[in-house]
Amino acid sequence: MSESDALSRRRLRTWIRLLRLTKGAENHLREYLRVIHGSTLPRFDVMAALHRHRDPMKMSALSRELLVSNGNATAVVERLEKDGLADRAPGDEDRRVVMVRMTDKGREVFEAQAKGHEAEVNAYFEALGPDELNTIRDLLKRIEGTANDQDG
Amino acid sequence: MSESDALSRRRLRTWIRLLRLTKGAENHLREYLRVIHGSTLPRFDVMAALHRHRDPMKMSALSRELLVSNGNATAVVERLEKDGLADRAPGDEDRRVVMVRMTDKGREVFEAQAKGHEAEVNAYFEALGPDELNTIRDLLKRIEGTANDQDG
DNA sequence: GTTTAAAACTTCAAGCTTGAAATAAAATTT
DNA sequence: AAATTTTATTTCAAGCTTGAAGTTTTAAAC
Repeated sequence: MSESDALSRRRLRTWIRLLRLTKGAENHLREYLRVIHGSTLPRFDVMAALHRHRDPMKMSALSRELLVSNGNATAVVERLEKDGLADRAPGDEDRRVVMVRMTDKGREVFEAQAKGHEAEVNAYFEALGPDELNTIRDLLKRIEGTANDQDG
Repeated sequence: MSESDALSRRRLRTWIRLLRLTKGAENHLREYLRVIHGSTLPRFDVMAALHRHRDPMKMSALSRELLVSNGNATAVVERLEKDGLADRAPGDEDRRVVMVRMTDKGREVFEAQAKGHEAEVNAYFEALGPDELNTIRDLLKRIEGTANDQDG
């Protein structure tokens, strides 16, 4: 077994552990949203993206930001719209595009959810102090730098 | 804004970035399984768990290991079974339990997929050398140590 | 200026996923 | 030993997700 085979194995094991951690955290946050707010993770993610952007954003920008398919973005936004939490309107110049934004009600609902959400994340990752956070930031940047070469 | 508020914010941002990274990697691996093997991530994950264990395992052990619901495990195994890649049998002593295992065909199919899968992971995380892998392992252990206290 | 190609979304079918309710077997109580 | 509770799994409805096919609008080529 060559040295790079051993390295490959370690990368695989690390990936599996990383996946487990994120899945565990997601389950934890899903539980929070369900029990306390009667909502779901995908709805929260979409609202968070809309909240970050303030201004109306294109459907395609939304799905790109969340790394989900266009069809998925359509489906989730459709449900939010039905609940009066978001709305869509055709673009002004280019009429192919659809601009989506949160409603006032949506913003209100989201802010209530986001507060507790941040608290849950904060508790879940309490082991990470400033130094660890710096370390992770650097690692993530380095991975992103090379990993995105694989795509497209 | 207190110091711990700033820390909370940083933890949240780190979580969001981590989530994006894992989602990106998952999308990459899903593409690989779909294009090269005509399969999916959940099927691969179930087969990987069965492969790790060698011996037949309880359905409940499977869903616990993958951090998915029992119903989900049932559904995915059912499809694998239909394709002749896995099979289920009632437990010997305790007849409530269902033991699941891979078939010979399943093992064969999985090993072909796993080889390329590891190569994709290896390429995706090429930025991580031995030192970085050690760092991540320590971080993950530390997070797991405290995070699991949150769960019920 | 028409035809062709490209881009932005939506629709759809199939599979994935959850959480609650149902089923069945084993363990515990009484 | 009968009744109750617990444990293991499946079933089910509703929502999530993808990728492919379809629609509509814009851009490019001719």
